[in-house]
Amino acid sequence: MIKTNTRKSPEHTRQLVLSATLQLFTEKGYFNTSVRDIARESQVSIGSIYHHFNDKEGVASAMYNDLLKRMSESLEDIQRNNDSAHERCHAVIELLFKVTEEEPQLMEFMMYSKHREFLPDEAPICSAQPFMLMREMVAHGMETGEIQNLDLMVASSCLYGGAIRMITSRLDGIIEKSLLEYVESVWECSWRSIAVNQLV
Amino acid sequence: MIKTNTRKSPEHTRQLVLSATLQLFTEKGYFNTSVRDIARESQVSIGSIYHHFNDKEGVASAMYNDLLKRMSESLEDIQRNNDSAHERCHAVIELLFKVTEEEPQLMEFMMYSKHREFLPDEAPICSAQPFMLMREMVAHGMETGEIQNLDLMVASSCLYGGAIRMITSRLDGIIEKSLLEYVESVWECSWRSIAVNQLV
DNA sequence: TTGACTAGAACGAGCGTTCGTTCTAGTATT
DNA sequence: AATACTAGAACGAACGCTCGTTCTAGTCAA
Repeated sequence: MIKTNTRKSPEHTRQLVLSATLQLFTEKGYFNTSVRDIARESQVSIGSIYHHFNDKEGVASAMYNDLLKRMSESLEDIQRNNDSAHERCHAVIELLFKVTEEEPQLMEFMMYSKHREFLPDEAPICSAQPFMLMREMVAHGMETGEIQNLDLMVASSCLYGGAIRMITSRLDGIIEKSLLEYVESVWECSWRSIAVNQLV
Repeated sequence: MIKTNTRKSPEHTRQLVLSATLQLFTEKGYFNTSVRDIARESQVSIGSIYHHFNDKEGVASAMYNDLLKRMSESLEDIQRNNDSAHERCHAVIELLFKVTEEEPQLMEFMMYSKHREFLPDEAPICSAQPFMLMREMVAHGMETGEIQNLDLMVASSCLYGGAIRMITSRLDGIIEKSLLEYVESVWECSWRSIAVNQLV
């Protein structure tokens, strides 16, 4: 045996694998990444990977759920710390932009990866919890009278759609400056699109 | 030899292959579709496929460019037949919704398929011609004073973002009714988000 | 007859996965 | 303190299979 991963903890190994996997999947995609690639990049042996996750799909699935969970936690924080829909939704867009800048790979995976091609049993991303929380905030805004009484899908698509489009453009390299510089102007447009008319 | 594809024309064969491919790619994705699958579905032999397209990527590439071209032509029609940015952009959203309803597979492929995973040399979709035409319409609206003087990316993201989000939701099965029923309400929100203030 | 086209068997590379084994850290026994 | 034992983490060669692609033989229209 040439070298041995001096054992730390199962959790440590899992994290090694997951972070290498995120890196590789966002770089080359699921199908262009082999388990061997993951083993090489994470310095964890193939056998170990199969020991911790059952198969390649298990790795993808674990990673995906990790990311969704982290995202949901952030959104719940926002919900706790803000009362009005106006503040909450603004904070959401700021969060999404910040994550895009700080962890573009994470964002790319969540946005782009059409995970259903390799995780066919997962729900589509927009019925996943983070997006449901985002819609919930919009619904709350309708109740408090901040937001026009529209179809919920229409309202949340219009409110978040602009920001999401900015994110994908940024990830595709079409936008060169940091998204954080655009928060306020995107927010003004997005909010105006569905807010009840105030004095203009 | 058991049977022979009664020979029609090279163009006919190409179309058989491309339409089967669109079907398969949107159904199962590029990587879950083998050349054998395409041959079976299109009733064109493997040899023929390789004769007409050089390789699997060639099939994908031909199809992708076909779709972009058709989309561009529709957008140019819109540009020709409408003068104001207001009319043009409204027509664009209506077009996108209509295509989504009539040819969801086409839309799904263009929207979702992260084509860069298998067409790494193509530009990202949002710098492809259709999206450039869409941005051009927005720029035109700024010149005529219909649209606020915003950063071009911000303005077009906000104008089209809501509609695009509706499309992906529809494709994911989150929206059950035809998008055509939402055209006007989405349009009102989208346009309000970036139009210069008129009397409210 | 020629050359574009069709056909599908054959090929080899690379894949996900398995499995027999080794290694390590911790526990129980003395 | 020394030893024996155990659970499970780590290892990677090997397997079987599927894939994209090639190749040779055959077909048909001009």
